[in-house]
Amino acid sequence: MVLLAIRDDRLSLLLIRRASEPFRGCWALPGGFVLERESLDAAAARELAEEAGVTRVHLEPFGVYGDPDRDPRGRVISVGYVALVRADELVLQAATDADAAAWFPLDEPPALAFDHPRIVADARAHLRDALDREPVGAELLPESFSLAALQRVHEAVVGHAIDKRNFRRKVLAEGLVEAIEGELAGGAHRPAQLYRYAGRRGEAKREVGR
Amino acid sequence: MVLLAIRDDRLSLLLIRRASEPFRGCWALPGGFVLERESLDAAAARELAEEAGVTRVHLEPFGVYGDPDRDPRGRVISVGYVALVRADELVLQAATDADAAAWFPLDEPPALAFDHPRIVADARAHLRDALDREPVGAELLPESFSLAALQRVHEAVVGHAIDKRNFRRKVLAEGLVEAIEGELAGGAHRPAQLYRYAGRRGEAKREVGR
DNA sequence: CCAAAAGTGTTCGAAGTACACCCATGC
DNA sequence: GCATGGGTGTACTTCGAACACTTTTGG
Repeated sequence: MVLLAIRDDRLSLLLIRRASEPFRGCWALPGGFVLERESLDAAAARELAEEAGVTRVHLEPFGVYGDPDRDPRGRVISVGYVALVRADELVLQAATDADAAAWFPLDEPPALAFDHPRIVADARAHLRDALDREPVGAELLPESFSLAALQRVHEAVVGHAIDKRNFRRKVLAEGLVEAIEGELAGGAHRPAQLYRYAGRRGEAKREVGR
Repeated sequence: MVLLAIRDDRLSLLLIRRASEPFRGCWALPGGFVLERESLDAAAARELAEEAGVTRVHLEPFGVYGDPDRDPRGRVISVGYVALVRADELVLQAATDADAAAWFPLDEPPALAFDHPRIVADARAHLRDALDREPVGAELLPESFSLAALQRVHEAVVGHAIDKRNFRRKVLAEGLVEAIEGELAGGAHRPAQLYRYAGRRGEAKREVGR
């Protein structure tokens, strides 16, 4: 599970410090096993609820990892999921030792156990592809947010700076986002207009083929 | 395994007629089980060699299917692979009963067993996305081919007609394809210039799982 | 008044889309 | 000579990229 949330304005990744061999002391992705009568999506949702105490999340599978030697303990086939959660809905559970779990910026992850570096890279690539198909920001930001915050999310996903004017024009033209009453006074500077995701995005969408 | 090849100028799909319950008599995708010490890619390649007698193929995973009720006999988790093979390299093996396997046009598949309709749809969507990232045609067509043949492949994948002039300009501008000596005299009409795929361009290639 | 972030338009090139006619061949 | 598919160019639109200054606030 590649569990992402915005922390301190950065897109960050939850990692678990391994308490036992192999890779003892290394950081690793959270995860777990699928139960006997459980779909993969349900397993991912259950794990997520256990680890992070969240239920309303965007969960999407992006790859399968089945090399027979990827886990020295034996054969494990993993399905990678990206989970986008709102920081304000996040409650790390008691089950997860406080000092055994930590957030890292997605762009600067620490050394990871197993084939997890590759899994993180794949997750990011998947997210990049999904960025202009799905309201990624809606899953990560609170109900109302400034366009600057949304832009930071997009920049973290694509990995480079985006021109402010181009970005604003684009998201507003898409109609995914709309201004709402209220401003966000954040500090020693001009307060920002607040926005929210507009109702269903089916409006401006045209169907192609069948 | 969604095994595709060009048959009679159409992009076609290999299906197996089920000999036993459940879904006896229905058409289904070919496939098999992963061995104990085998990667998923290796399993797919092995199955493909057994079913179709081909080894040089483009094989790519595109999805995982793990609903606990997808197979009434018990829990089966499947990884979907698209395989693109050249018709001239294809040899259906003795292992595959001649009348138990058949090709169907990808656009008009018959009723399928299990959740296979969805898998086929996903494979097609995946292929559509991959179309301008990867030399899909190179895997399906013989060494040399006419641009019209390549265009038919693309049209089958995207599901609608493409303007001839725009298509030719685009593939030639990309430099993926180059004219070679020779023409293809095909019938009661002007013979077509032959082309082949040019040496790899520095295209960023991305895989979905391993 | 200064620092810090918010907000705002125009121009350019690239890429895609629409569209109609002549060409070479076998019969 | 005619039917069949092969081959070619131009205009328009759309999208993304580059680019700099003014505004509002807190300190």
